[in-house]
Amino acid sequence: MRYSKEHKQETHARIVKKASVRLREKGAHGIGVADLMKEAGLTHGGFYAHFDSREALVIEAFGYAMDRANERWRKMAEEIPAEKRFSTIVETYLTPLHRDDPGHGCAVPALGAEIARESPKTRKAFAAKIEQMIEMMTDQISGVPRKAARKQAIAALTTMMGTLVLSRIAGTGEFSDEILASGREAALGRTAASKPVAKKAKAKPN
Amino acid sequence: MRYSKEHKQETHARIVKKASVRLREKGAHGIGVADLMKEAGLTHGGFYAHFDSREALVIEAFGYAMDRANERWRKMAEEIPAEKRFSTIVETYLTPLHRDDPGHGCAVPALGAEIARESPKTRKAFAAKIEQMIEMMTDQISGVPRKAARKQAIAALTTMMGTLVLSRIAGTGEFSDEILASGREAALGRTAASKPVAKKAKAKPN
DNA sequence: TGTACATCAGTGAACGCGCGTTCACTGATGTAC
DNA sequence: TGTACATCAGTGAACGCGCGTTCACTGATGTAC
Repeated sequence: MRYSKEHKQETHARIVKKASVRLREKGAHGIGVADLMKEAGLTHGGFYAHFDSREALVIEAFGYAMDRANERWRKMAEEIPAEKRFSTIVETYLTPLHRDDPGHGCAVPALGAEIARESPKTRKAFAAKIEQMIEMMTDQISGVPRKAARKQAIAALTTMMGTLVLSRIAGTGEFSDEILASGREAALGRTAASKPVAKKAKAKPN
Repeated sequence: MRYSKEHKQETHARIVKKASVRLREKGAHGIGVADLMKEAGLTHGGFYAHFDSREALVIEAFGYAMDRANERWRKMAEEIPAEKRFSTIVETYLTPLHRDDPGHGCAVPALGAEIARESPKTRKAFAAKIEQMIEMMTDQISGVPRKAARKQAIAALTTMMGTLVLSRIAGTGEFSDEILASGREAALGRTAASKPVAKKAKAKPN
């Protein structure tokens, strides 16, 4: 065989990409190395030419999903006015479409709880991506000091992913839609209707 | 052997109780039948005299954890004035203590995402317990129409469990504490400072 | 009251299976001459 | 330019291991007589 120089990287990237979908769908332990390789059109034996271990792939696949998500939100934000960015992200996130397609959705509600139990190495890799996502979200909040915006970004993200998890447990019916709607209102309520976050966190610029 | 009539029920309850701790700690697939039985001081062979399958135990253990939590919150609520109930629950929930001890904490952040991927039977059993928890939480919100209280209860619960998941990914340091604090403020902000929830959901009694 | 038998919660060996990982091998292509 | 060799991404059999589940058995105690 011996392919061109870029071939291995391309294959590697393809494995990561396909794995990131299936892992979000099935969970961090829900699908095996052999099936993951089959997704990429390969056999399991070649796996260790690309990754040190299954865990290494999980880390890469999660990082890939998070990077793509951050990119996507940033690009989407560029194309809309500043004051609508935050609410657009929240509204796009908390839809039945996202709820019903975990494989192509946010990796945090899909894998977060499992990841928190993984090795420190894996957990820290996740934490770093979460931090990036918080920064991205903070950048989309206009009209408040950065410190307050960051608080609001964190609160919005926790509400968003928590809402998605609960709504997925509830399935796809009325109850699930109700959860989605409540989460949407809560995450948005902090900007649109009632400007600042809460109690004594309102003034204090910086 | 042949123990007294209640003996089997007691053993059964002990397995469920111990399992509910370990499953929350290690995840729905993170610990095996043999280890779970060892926790209860038994050998694995006797497992199927108590449960149809491993999955059946997972359902029972989760239900047990949720029932205990609901009981505990209700009892705690009884002993404090109505207007402080909601905030006390939120503040007790979003502590480093709870974050650092998943085994004795809320089962939703620990097992929710995994459960959403389980069989419909398991998922529905979970959904029913979630509904109960929402009702319990709704009962602790005073001064707003029930419909608005329910919305707020759902929003608070999603924020609470989402915050716990994120803070656990972040570990136990500053970043993690920051997430906890942001979640606390957000979940409380909807009552204390800015009374109603948001937009057009304020009036409309019932 | 005393004895023989039935019960059944719990034991521990064994089962089949799928998993992550290893390894000897393949064969198309780049490189050295 | 043509030929021999080296490379190494990918193959597929095999490994050891742990898992959920099954099953023949045990033995203390309840029950029938």
